[in-house]
Amino acid sequence: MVTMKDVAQRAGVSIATVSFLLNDTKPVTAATRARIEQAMLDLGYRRNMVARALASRRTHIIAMAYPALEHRFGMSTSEFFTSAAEAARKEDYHLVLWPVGNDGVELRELLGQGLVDGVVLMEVQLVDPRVDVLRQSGTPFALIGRTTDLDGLSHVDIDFDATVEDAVRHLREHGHHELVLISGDLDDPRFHDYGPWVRTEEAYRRVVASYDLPIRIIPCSDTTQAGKAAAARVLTEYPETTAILVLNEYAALGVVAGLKHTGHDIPGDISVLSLLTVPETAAMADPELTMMRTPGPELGQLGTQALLRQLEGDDPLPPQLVPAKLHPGATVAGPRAPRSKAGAGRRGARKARS
Amino acid sequence: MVTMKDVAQRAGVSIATVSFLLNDTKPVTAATRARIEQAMLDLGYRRNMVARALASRRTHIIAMAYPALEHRFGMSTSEFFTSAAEAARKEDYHLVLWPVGNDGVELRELLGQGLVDGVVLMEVQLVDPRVDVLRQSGTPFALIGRTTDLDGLSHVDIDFDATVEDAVRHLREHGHHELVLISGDLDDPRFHDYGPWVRTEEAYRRVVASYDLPIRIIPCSDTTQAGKAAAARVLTEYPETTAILVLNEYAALGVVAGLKHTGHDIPGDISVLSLLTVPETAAMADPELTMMRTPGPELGQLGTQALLRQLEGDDPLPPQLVPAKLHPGATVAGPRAPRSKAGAGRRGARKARS
DNA sequence: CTGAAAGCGCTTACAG
DNA sequence: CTGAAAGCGCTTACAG
Repeated sequence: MVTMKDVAQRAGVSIATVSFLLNDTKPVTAATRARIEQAMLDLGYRRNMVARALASRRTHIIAMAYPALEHRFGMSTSEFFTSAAEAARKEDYHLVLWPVGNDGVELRELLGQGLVDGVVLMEVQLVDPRVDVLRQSGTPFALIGRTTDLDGLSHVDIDFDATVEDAVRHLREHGHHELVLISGDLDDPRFHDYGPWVRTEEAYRRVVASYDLPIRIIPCSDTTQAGKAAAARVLTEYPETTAILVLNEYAALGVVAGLKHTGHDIPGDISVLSLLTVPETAAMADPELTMMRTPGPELGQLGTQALLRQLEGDDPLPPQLVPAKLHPGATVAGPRAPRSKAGAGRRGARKARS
Repeated sequence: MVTMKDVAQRAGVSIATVSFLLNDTKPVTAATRARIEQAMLDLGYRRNMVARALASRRTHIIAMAYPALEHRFGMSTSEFFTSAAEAARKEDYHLVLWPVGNDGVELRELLGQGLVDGVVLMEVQLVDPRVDVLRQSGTPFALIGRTTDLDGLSHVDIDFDATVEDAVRHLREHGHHELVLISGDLDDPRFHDYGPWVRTEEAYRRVVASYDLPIRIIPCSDTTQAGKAAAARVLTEYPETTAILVLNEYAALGVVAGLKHTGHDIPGDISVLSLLTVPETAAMADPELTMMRTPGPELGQLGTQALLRQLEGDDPLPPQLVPAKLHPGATVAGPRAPRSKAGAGRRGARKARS
């Protein structure tokens, strides 16, 4: 292995000077620089990360911590991982993957090893013991997602309000005012207190109320089969519906399939707009789903950047809320027979949850 | 930070003894052990990985290298990542993610940093410059996938032969002998020389020939839309078909949708068997796909284990070929009107590729 | 602008 | 079974 000592020797300088040049921490004359650079080239020198880490107390490694047990991962998990890894590489950091339990025990264990400069925490819960562990440890960290209690924590998340607003506006612009949300099933223990579902449903209530439309929500779990069943419920409970928003992408596929199966034309009879969806899933529907595209890559990248800003002592990145953006597909069109807004309003929020 | 020195001091021993105990590299008397363990507990000592790495020349970090640019990732990418990360953690290793170009330049760069003890290489190409880089570097590595030239390289891969054999046998047992394979599109530059596609198609030719059945193959790219189109081709070119095997899972969804769209009952009129598929995708079809489940988790885990065996000096893991296992869904049944094998044979391989 | 030297927190011959 | 000491390959005050 070629060491800094070898380079220094060949260039006729001290290893300190080589280090200063490499880190750009002290000025070096052009002549010295040239000699050192030539020596590095000749010898094929590569700076040893481990030694650097030990001496500088900065490893240039960050961790992506994610829930080990829960397997609710949608298709965008690999987007998080890869976009975070690429963002890290760009700043000359490495990303390690840490599967950790939600109780924070493993996380504390891993932090103790002193391997990482900071942590990006995925799938943050509304109340999250891992956040407390991170706080106590003094390790810099950034969240993808949000706890309820968020004072000054560096975080990025989906902008659920803007996403739902844009989605509803899109349907309104097409002339719809008989809307239903096929939401998540918050009674499912796996998703109890699941931030994205809670926040999306809250946003929907707010937005729809602001339009003076009735709040109609059908809970539904995250499967295609459940989506089919939910579509059937919409048809019987709210037959006047002209447009359906679907929270979960797998459910959305089921909604489309179910409606088609019962002889409904999409978007001729009913429009479907899938919230929090990735293109791969949207392309599986027929017709292709109109969707709000989950900003997975952006979140992975921004979460990493937020952490790296802290580590590099740059201006901190303010909390970023990224809306899912509308990607037009072929499941939204104008309603066949528009109804008056007044007529819709009267039907009220009967059967809506809570 | 609590160091080994602190522990040694409190226990009244030298740091060497603490180290021997921790690494179990030399015997320590029960009394000494007890004192040291108590001291570690009292102080909350955690061994520093970085210092250990520098002194021992073993970082206990391995890398998962994957193609940075190509975005052919199916849903099982995160399965690779997470299963590999978990397998690594179990042996007290960390997994870093390395997005690297196919030319091996970035990989060489990263290896030079001396951060990792070994590399698991994903999405191995039939001819792969990254493998040469790894060979030259002297870093231990394991492949997920296979190069053409494989002398003694540690690798794991899907057992395409067994997978296709099982798939065809399953259809035969249901009484089918009018089969078509909707294969990959090897003319697509993204998939040119893509091992899984090449090997699956080869296996299919072999297996079907062994049954004395005609070789009927329709190329198709990896989208639902392409699957629909391919299904239409099957119907016009091989109207006698009673069962279709589909290489790509997204295409399989399109095949099902396309057949249903043209009024065919699945599996009543035609059976569909999806090769190399994950449950999430299978569940999106209606009826749910009968599939050969991609052994993503097994591959990630075995690839990591193969590498760790090398690193730990254990008996090397022999090359592992893991078949995709049959997961019955609802898209395979017996043919409505079985034809004689003789009748099928005569129609031959007209229009089949190459 | 450059260098000598201490030190990061461990492991590992070597000696006893 | 235990210890004193060198060394892993860097960074970083401190001095000049």
